[in-house]
Amino acid sequence: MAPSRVRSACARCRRQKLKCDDTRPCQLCIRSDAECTDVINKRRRKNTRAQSQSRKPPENRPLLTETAPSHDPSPGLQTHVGPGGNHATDLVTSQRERAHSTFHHAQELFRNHMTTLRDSDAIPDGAPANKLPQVQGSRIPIFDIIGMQLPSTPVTLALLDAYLQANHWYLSMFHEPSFRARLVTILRTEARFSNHDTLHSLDSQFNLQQCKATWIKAVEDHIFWILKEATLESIACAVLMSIEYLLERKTQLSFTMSGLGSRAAQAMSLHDEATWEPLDFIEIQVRRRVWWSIYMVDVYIAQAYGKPSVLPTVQFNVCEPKDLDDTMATCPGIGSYEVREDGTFKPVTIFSYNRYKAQLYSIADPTAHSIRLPHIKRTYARLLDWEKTVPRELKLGSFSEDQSMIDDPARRVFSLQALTLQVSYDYKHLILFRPFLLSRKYLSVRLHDGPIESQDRSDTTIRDQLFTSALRMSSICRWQNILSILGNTTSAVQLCFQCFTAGVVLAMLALSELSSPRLSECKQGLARLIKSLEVAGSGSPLSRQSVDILMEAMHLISAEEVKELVSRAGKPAEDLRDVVSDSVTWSADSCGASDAQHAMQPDAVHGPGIWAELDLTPDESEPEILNSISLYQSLASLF
DNA sequence: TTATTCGGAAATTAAAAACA
DNA sequence: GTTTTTAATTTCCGAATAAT
Repeated sequence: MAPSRVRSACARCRRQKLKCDDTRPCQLCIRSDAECTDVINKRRRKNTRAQSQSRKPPENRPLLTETAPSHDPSPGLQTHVGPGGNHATDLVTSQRERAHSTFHHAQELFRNHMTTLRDSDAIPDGAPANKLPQVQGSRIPIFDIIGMQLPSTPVTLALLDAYLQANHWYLSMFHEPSFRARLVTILRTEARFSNHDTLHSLDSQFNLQQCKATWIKAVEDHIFWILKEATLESIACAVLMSIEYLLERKTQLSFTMSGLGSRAAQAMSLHDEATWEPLDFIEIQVRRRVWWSIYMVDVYIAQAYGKPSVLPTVQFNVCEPKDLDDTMATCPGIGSYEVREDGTFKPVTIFSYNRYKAQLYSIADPTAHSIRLPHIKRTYARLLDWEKTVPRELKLGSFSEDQSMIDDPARRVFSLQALTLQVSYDYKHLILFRPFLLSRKYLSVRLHDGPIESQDRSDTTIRDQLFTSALRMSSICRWQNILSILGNTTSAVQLCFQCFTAGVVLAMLALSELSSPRLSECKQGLARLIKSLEVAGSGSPLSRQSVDILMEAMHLISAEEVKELVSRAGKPAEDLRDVVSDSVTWSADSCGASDAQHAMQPDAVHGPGIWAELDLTPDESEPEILNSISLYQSLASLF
């Protein structure tokens, strides 16, 4: 008898080698007023046998099989018992292709000599200086840290709820229960420092707009403090600020801020799980969540700007986040299963969206700043494959269009996710083929190599796909109910920009085939996109400006159409679907007229010589196509 | 007086080996 | 397939040490 041991000691008890208990928070943590967090016991599996059988090195793909066993680098005094066998393989596998810093080598140097490296914070990649906030007992008032007071407890909690509702389904960067627990602790201790009079006055006249400005100011004032030590919080902060700046028309800042976040993530080796020290299960999942958030933000913003992104240029090794207790909800009425990266089948939960989105992002990896046509075709094929894996819960078609208010909260989240996922998917197509938008010749390239008979859509051209994707994006207009809910969430910025992109693509396609029967579809699609932007944008500057530009584009199309009709009126009727073979492309035409600076890039890319060669050399010798045209540049050539 | 640190014994458990 | 063995990994005792 005497079952005196607990299944799992909490983090603190474990660290201090104390007797824990099964309650959470445990008695000892309660006594010392400490945070009581759980720890996952990952008993390491040993792979002694397969010494020569080194696992195949992972490709660029981040989707790996299992969590790599971590050999903890930081404490540096792990005793390596056992006859060297497995340790050697471990090192080989984990060291593979990674570039190492000088400091890392220094660590390896001392690794087997039981020496702890101290004071290395001045060395790049060195261990950060002793963390000051670790000091127990001495609590610092919130005001001293962030230069402002938190709103009263009910207001703060209400704000948290609002945030969770609006953003957590879309941008998941923490674990709700632990976050809430920490917040409550802070709020409780904070109550000691703030007098109740101010609390009451704050509560009654709480001004959201004013507070928002104050908060942003507070973050900006402390941004260096926040970034000084790279933590998950600093990355999350960078992500949120990046999005906020996008909303506030500070797009440059947004771009820079996401870069800061990306760098912070790299600084703490968030991109390689193998380097993480042993962490509890929740912490690991949260790290993965944050990693994928910053990764996706980085990729997205880079694509939107047409600039190289910070993160995907390095290989990374982070598994997809698993479900935690805050994301177990499933979609009522549908019960699909999701194939996880370890091959198991699990029910689709509200977190599945993030995994699918992560996969989508890593498919359309813009690692290659310059892309070759075969690569694009391969990426395209993978996109199509990905689409087939999407479960019904995340397909927009599963949700009715006129359901005035989506009753069930989980169902509501799924509908939002389905819509944004579909739009993101179609947007990926647009991004993928964006470099070809300005070339008539390339728009007619077929997307499927090989035998025609086997594939049903085998003669789809780039133009067709662009057209289809953009039109499908415009169809979201039918789900007005979902759109209007989306308008109040973080995803609105992204959605608006994606719609805008679709609009620009449609406009350019329309202008390039004024006499085609598709023209009217293009115009209708544009109209739907404008409508969607109005609904989902809820008056944000981004949506307003997008709407204006797209409106103008429609006028332009109409004007060009009229000109075209007039010019054709006198001539004998000819085949409407004329083959494009002029030496001077449409884009070069209009670029010549517009600003020289903007014209420079497309000209360099679409020089007639290069393009002529392209068709004939579909192999490795094919010239590279620069993928750095931002939407704005495409736009400049439109007018 | 109370809290923290830590060597190391004992307990636990996953994987490997032995057995049926 | 089940049981036993092995070895890695965890809990936490208890003595030393530090903080209050």
